[in-house]
Amino acid sequence: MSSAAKTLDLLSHFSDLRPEIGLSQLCRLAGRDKATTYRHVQALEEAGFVEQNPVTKRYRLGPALLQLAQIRERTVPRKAGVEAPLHMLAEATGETAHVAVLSGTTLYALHQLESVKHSTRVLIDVNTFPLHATASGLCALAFGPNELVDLATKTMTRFTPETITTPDALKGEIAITRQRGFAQSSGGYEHDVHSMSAPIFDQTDLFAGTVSVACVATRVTPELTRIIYEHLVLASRGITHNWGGSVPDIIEAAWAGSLTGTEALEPMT
Amino acid sequence: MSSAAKTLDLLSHFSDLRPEIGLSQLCRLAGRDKATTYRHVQALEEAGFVEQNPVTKRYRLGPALLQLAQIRERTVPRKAGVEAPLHMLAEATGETAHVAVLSGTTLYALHQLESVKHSTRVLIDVNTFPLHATASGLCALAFGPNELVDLATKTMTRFTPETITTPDALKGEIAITRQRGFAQSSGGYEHDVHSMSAPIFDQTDLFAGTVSVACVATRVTPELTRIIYEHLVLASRGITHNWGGSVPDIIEAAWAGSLTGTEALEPMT
DNA sequence: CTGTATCGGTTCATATATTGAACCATTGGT
DNA sequence: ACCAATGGTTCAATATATGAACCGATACAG
Repeated sequence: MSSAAKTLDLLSHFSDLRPEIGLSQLCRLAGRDKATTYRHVQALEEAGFVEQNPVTKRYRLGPALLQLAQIRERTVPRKAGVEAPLHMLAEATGETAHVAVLSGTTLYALHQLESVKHSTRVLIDVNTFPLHATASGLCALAFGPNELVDLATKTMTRFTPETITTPDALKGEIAITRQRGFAQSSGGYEHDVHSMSAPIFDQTDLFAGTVSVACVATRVTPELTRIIYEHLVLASRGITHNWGGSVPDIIEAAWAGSLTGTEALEPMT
Repeated sequence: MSSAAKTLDLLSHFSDLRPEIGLSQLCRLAGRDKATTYRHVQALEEAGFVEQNPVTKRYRLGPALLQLAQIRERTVPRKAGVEAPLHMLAEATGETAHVAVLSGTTLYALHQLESVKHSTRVLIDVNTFPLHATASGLCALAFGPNELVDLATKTMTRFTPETITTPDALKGEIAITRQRGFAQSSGGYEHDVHSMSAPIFDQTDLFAGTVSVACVATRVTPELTRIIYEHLVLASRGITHNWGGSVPDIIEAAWAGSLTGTEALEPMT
């Protein structure tokens, strides 16, 4: 692992739940020496990626990130055009909806929205989604570049007793996902969470990301599943359109097969 | 310069004008070896800070930045509460308005807005503002932490014939700025640009950033200067309020002294 | 269809920059 | 007055970064 990679890795320990981190705590989180961590965090501070709270001496993310994010969003608009469909999805299902984007071989969380309908809901608190253990990941494996499958079968970490950990089981699940047009994962990453996911496409008409609903598992019924499927279709079509792409016919056909007898069949006009 | 710093430095070459950069071009921009640059860019890609455009093979900023920027903004809200006052400022003055934030000893560009009133306008295309050569920088020196002055007097790069390059001249300018409540710089960084700047304060009631107007120099008149001053006061009060701070009495007094006989004197009620 | 000049990416011996145990100075709690 | 944290620093040992040279692919001109 290069020194640069270690330095960048420090940033991944910041989150909404832990927005400020002291030097010692950061050492523990990163599992590295204090002197090393200090130099790394200094490099980050120098570049404006973190700044030190003058009163607590703890570190927090810095202003340089805002500029870079702005450039990124202007270069590849992704957040724009996600909000509205996601809002509708969360409202219609009463569950947590989220979108992930594929970059290289990694699936990054882009945006999430929690419905206020129930007092219990799923909180998404990850930066990247494991390919073999989440609905989003399965979706990427089923509809994304083929190389992902080879990669995923190599590192199948077990998160829960339900996690798929054999390549054969994974390939079976991918086949089902392709046929159904939706990915589904029940407690494979976190217990009591049932997720369903549909692919999103961009201006190259290639797989670009996923839109998903993460349910509290005890609430899942055939009826809710049907509602989620229908609205996943709408959200995927909407976001795909906003990203300048179009949903491949083969996907629309798969959705149609999974949703016979509902209005969600008709393509958007 | 640490390897990590060199790696992070690569990111600074991306901008709205140059959102995608190939490996060779990045080498030239960074002035470093190709193998080195390649490894650095790989570390960045690994962390999701850049991604490779699959068709052009060129690199662009990655999705991880969006998450981090979101966390930063939730931790320290800065962009929120800048837009509205900046819009009013740009409209009222007909010139380019921008806000910078101080992090450590560096002044970072946060947001800018160009008025559409004139066909010529100033474009802000920097990430960080030099302390000795811009109105924003002078403002930071006059109203920010004292250590900045020592630092600024050590590295007074000449950008134009008008750039202040002697410590004594700088200290004089700082004194005038403190007394006036506004910083002013005419062509010190870019020729034909005349800038005026007022300080912003945050919840600690310490200097947190600047709000500025960058004018096309040929348009500057005493009348326009007065208008800009008045609206800088309003913008500074507004943003300071949105950042949870309050404008120190000493600053309000300085403004009052510079603007006798106008309505901008009255504090916001 | 051959010669040339790019491009992105890779190799390996060299040597330079990174590392971490031990150390300080401060702070806050008991 | 003590102890256990904290953030920050030092320096010898060595792991890690470096860049000249190289490769294969692509694009273009003659």
